[in-house]
Order: sequence, then C-alpha cells, then structure tokens
Amino acid sequence: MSDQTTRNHIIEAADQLFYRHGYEHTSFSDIADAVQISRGNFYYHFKSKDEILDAVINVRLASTRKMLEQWEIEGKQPADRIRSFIHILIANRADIKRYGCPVGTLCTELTKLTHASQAEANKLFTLFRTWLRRQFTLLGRKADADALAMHLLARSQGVATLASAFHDEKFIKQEVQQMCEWLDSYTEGAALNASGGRGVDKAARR
Amino acid sequence: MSDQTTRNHIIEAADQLFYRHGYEHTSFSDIADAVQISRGNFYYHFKSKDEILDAVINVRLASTRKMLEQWEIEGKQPADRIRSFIHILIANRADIKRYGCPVGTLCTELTKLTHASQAEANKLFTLFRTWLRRQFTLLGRKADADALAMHLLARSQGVATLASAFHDEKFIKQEVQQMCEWLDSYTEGAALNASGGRGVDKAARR
DNA sequence: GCACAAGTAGGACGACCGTCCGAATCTGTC
DNA sequence: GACAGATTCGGACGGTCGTCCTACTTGTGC
Repeated sequence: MSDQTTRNHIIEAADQLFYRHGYEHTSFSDIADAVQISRGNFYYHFKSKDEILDAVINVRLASTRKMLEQWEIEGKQPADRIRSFIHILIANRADIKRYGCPVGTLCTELTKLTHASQAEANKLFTLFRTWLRRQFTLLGRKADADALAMHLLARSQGVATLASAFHDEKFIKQEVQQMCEWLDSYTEGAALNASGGRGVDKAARR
Repeated sequence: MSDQTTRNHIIEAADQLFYRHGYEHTSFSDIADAVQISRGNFYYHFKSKDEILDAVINVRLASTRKMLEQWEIEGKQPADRIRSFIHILIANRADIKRYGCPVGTLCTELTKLTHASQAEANKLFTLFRTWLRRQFTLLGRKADADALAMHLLARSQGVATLASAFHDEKFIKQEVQQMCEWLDSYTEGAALNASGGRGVDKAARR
C-alpha cells in the first residue's frame, strides 16, 4: 500500500476518533484498531501523536476552506451563503447530538490541555469568522460585520453544546429556524429589529 | 485534621483542577500536590476517582441550587432574576475567558468519555433550565417558557465557548448586553419582536 | 533473480496512571 | 502512660500510555 494511502487512512480514523472520544482519550491502539495496522507502524508516518493532531487539523482546515469557497460560488446572495452556514447544524444534527461541534469541542479540549496546537485548532474558528464577516459586509453591515459573525458563531456553538447535553435534535431545528429568521430581518430591506426570539414567539402562539 | 476538612479540601481542589484542566487530564498526583497530602491518602476518603467526580458534581449542584434560590428571594421581578443569570458571564468573565463554562465543558468532556456520571453532570444544566423556565413562566410566557430557557442557555454556552477560544472578554460584554436587550423586549409590555441583534445595530450606528 | 528502498510488524522501554496496602502517626479516653 | 480508633504516609501493584527499535515483508529497477 502506498505511503499516502495509509497516511490518509490514519488521519481519517484519527479525525473521527478525536471527534467522538476526544484527543487525549484516543490512544494509538484505538487508531491502530480502526485502521487495522500495527501500533509500531505509526512512527514511519508520524513522529508523534501531536503530529497526527496537526495533520487532522490541517485536513479539517482544508476541507472547511473548500466548503466555504464552494458556497461563495453556489450561493448568489450573501444571505443564502450564511443560511448554508446555519444549516450545517441541520446537516450534521445526528453527529452533533452525540458528540457536539467538532470545532468547538476540539478547541475547548486543547485549551484545557494547554496543548501547543491550540492556536492551530482556533484557526478553524477564525476561518468561519472571517468568512461570515465577509458575507455580512456584502450585506451592507460593514461596521458590525465582525460582531454579527461572532454572534452567529456563538449561537451555533451554544446550540451544539446543548443539543449534545440533552440529546435533542428538535432543539437544533428550533434554533436553526430562529437564526434564519434573525438573518431574514437583515435582508428584508427595512431596518427591522433583529430577532432572536421570533421563532419562539410563533411557537407560543400555536 | 478532621475527616470532613480534608475531604472538603480534596473536593475543592479537584473542582478547580477539573475545571481548569479537565477531568481526565487531572491526576491524583495533581490533586495531592494541590491539597498537600499523600497520594495514598485519597482512598481513605474516596473509593475511586469517579467518586471524587461525583462529590464535585454534588457540591456544584448544591451551590448552584443555593444561588438560584437566593435570586428568587432577592430579585423581586422575574426579569431581574433572569438578568442575574445572564450576568454570571460578566461576574466570571476572567475564568470563562481562560477555561470556558464549568458546566458546559464538564458535560462535553464526560459525553466524549462516555462516563457514567454524565447524567449527573447534566443535572447542572437541567437545574438552570427548569429555573429559567419558571422565571419565563412568571413573565407570562407559559407556552414557550422552556424554549426561551433553552435559548438563553444556548446563547450563554456559545458566548463562553467563543470567549475562551478567542480569549476575548469584550465579546462577553457585548453579548451580555444583547441578551439583556433581548430580555427587555419581553418585559416592556408591548408585543415587540425579540432582539438578538439590537446591540449590534447600535454598534453599527456609531 | 538480485539489490535495495519502502513499508509493515511486533515487541521492548520508561513513565505515569488509578488503585491498594501495611506501617507510622496523631488524637482523645480511661 | 497505655490503649484504640482515626487519619496519614509512602511505596508496591498491574495496566496502559506514547515512543522507539529491530527484524521482516513487499515491490521495483536493473
């Protein structure tokens, strides 16, 4: 088997395991079992466990970058692109319910470990932040684009955390709807109040 | 030294270390160093590491319960009480910036470890959830009180996660202001749209 | 069919983990 | 001052961790 193939298999398995069980809690034996290779074989492809983590982060960065670029092409309107971001929660709701957000949980763990790659992992957040900021700028919210980007990021993180704690997919859908309505208030033209609770209002009036 | 005293010291030190470095990453040696006792002495007070975790969770549950009850006495209006909840983020902003939310990060970690005490830790979330639900019910939002409680919990979690990732205290203050304004829209009497973005709007008009 | 590099296997290593245990020390009572 | 129970100590234990090393297999070019 070629060098690259095995290496990629390791990264792929490590990616999943780091997400599901955390970085520290994932051992070489775990990854070896998943990839079906010998434990000693790792050090031909990587110098250390940290190096696997860096490879995983880089793969995630690359695929995220690719996804965001794709959305810039597909979504004609900036609002559509932001909606695509919000709908990540829907698309990945099954995994989020079980394991939370891959970005948030990794960054949180590395912070607690005071791990050297913490800054690298944070680039994942920065990637979304700058992309969202650009979309809000295109929506004509140049002055507060970054605050809006952070606001949306935070709400997504919160939804993922609680959905995981309470194992609640329905909550994800509720909040996604609210976020979309909040977003609509910026695109309907008029200077409306942003809504964080309109979806809730509707639910109350049932 | 009395039984209880040492036991409480252990719990207190474990509480801090679990929060700062995570449960798994905290070893008996770490706690022993903090409390200045011998490593072997633990098993006179606790049967296992898991038992220390349970004790820590119970202490947190008790102190949280006490805090919430206190707010029910002090805050004459339900809205004031909810504002007290929101302002936890301000009061603990220095720790949150460094270590995130104690509740959220613990629950997230235990989920990844598939730890037996995960359900116990989740009771911390449930405590806040039912308390907030009661306050929103008192505000006359009986039908969607739980959705509002979850919404506020989620936003707090998101703020803590991002504040920690970006080491940003200012972001906490921004979002707290927005949450308070969102809350105001439920107390001003009129059937206003809830605001998740009014604070941002203001910032844009500077 | 041989040489040589690329890739894999499996176990040895030192360190640390949670756990457990027997001895030492402290504290209060008669 | 002797005794008993409560409390602490320091080290031993089996296991797992990340790391490293050496031998073996595989594949390719001559």
